[in-house]
Amino acid sequence: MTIENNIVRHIQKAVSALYQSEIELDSIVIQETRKEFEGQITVVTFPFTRFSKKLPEQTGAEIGDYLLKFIPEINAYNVVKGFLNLSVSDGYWINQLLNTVLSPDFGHFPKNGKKVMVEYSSPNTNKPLHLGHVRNNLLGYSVAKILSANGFDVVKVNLVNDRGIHICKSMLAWKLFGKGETPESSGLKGDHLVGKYYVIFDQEYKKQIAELVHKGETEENAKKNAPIIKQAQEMLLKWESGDAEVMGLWSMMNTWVYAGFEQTYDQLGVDFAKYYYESDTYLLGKDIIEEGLQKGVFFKKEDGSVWIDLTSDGLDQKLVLRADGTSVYMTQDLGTAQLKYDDFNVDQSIYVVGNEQDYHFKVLFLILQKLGKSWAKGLYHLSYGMVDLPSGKMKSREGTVVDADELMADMIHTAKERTEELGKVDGFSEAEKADLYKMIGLGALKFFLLKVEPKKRLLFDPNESIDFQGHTGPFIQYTHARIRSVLAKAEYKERISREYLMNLTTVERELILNLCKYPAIISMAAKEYSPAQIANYVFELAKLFNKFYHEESILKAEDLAVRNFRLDLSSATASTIKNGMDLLGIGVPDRM
RNA sequence: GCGCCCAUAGCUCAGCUGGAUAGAGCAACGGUUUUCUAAACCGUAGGUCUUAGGUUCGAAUCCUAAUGGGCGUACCA
Repeated sequence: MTIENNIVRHIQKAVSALYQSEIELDSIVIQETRKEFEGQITVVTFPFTRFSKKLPEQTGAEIGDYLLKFIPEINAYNVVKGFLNLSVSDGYWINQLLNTVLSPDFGHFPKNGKKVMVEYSSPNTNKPLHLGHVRNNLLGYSVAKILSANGFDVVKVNLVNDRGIHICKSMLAWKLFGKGETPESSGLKGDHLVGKYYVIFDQEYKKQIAELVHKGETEENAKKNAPIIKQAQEMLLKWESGDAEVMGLWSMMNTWVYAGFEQTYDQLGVDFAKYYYESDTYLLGKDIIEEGLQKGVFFKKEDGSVWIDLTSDGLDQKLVLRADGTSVYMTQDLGTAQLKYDDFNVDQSIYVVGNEQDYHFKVLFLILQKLGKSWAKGLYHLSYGMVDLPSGKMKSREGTVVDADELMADMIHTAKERTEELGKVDGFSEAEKADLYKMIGLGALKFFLLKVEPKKRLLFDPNESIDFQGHTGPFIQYTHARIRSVLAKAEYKERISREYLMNLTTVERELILNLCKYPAIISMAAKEYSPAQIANYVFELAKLFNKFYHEESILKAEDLAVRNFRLDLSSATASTIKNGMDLLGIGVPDRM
């Protein structure tokens, strides 16, 4: 039992003994003591005054006396207005460090027997990945790691949107203007090559619209009747009918794209247990439509289209099947949800998808509930904000995107320059240098994206490079390297100090307190699906260590016992940083 | 029009289920290295938490409205 739980229980008893009143455990508020006051744990005593019928100060003192008497670890208290500040003995904190924080399974929760699926990335195959996808990928990967650390069995899946009009646009433009260009012939990465023709299509399309408008067509008609869009639509129909030539072109270009994506995923460090392809799933869901009609959840209009009426839930009427019997997005998502459940039998399923689709998922989940799917309550849309440029939203068609591959390469290059300037790679082999630059460059990028709450939108200014100092990945990586360097000098292997009585300095105590918070942070991060919780925690921890490092000497501590203790404290900090960063998908070096 | 989300220092962001004088980083200014890595540390300055009501012993946090910004509201995905 943690000291906090112990305190809460004793407060309950204290209120009962002192004021003959019963109080709920939940209503007892405990928090960290603010730096300017003495103590580590603070009890808010305002709520107890209605039982004590006394002033907050007096109530606090009475409860303080009670706790002092019954909890041996508490050795002092002070009262400031309605706040009871408790001082816990240094012996307790030292014991926590040695027996809890330094234990091998610290921060790892036992298996909870639950299975969760995380669907993320989910790219379209008509263009390369950009910064928005990077945020998605990092979020999905990190959330999967966090859930796993919390004891879940995690299945990562990628639902690839490999069909549809947008892919046909790239295909058509390549066919018309590509002159047989291939990744091999041009040296272009496959996804970039296909993306190039997506842009070309759009340029040509706009040109044709302009011509038609010039000839007197309305804008709306021009958009509908431009020859190139008609051709793309025809191509889509041919694809759907299985036309051999179109299918051949489609699979060739998709193969290029997949090779490109693999490279990007690999560089980013993300992976998947299974890929789903929309070309396999887009016809699914029709049986669910039938099921819904029979259950009376859906209704059919005169023209044959199928709808659900969600007005009683404060939403609209929503189409689930077209009049011609073909699928819409919702149809296939209903089918795919069922497929994913049938495949893996998961307890929870998380969709990492941008907030522009909030409404879609609200409706999707509601429909599945109305259909009585037992697993519907385990569905969750991890909605995240768009990545904006100073100029506004990124648009692939208009080329105003921050390309994922380029950005990663830039970051690694900057890391190289920085590191060389600082002269920190003496004695590194070329391979070690390359690894280090990648670790730092991507560490900066990943931390930059993950430190922000997923829900919030994120501003990226390509003209201002991502920082390597301050609230950044490299700051934390540096702290880790610093610790490892000290430990290496001491030839530290494993826990070396014993339990003994000593007085902690303020920073030491703060550091231990911070380390003790780690498991709670991990579980909160899982509950909120928020890597940002971990990012900000690890930053605090690193900052605190640097303060400690600056104020106290580790290797040259006056007393051997103190030296050993500080080595243990440093080691515990290093592992916690490493583990926390690992949950973000960020590596930490031993030297930098 | 209707619905959802966001608004905290010049900039980028924290702030747990309501709790003490709202915190970091960057940028600015000043200081710290013969001592374990200065990608660091310390200090100064910077705030009517968008606004107005309400609930409460207590509100950046909860409720209502307004303002500003984003997104959605397709027989697109």
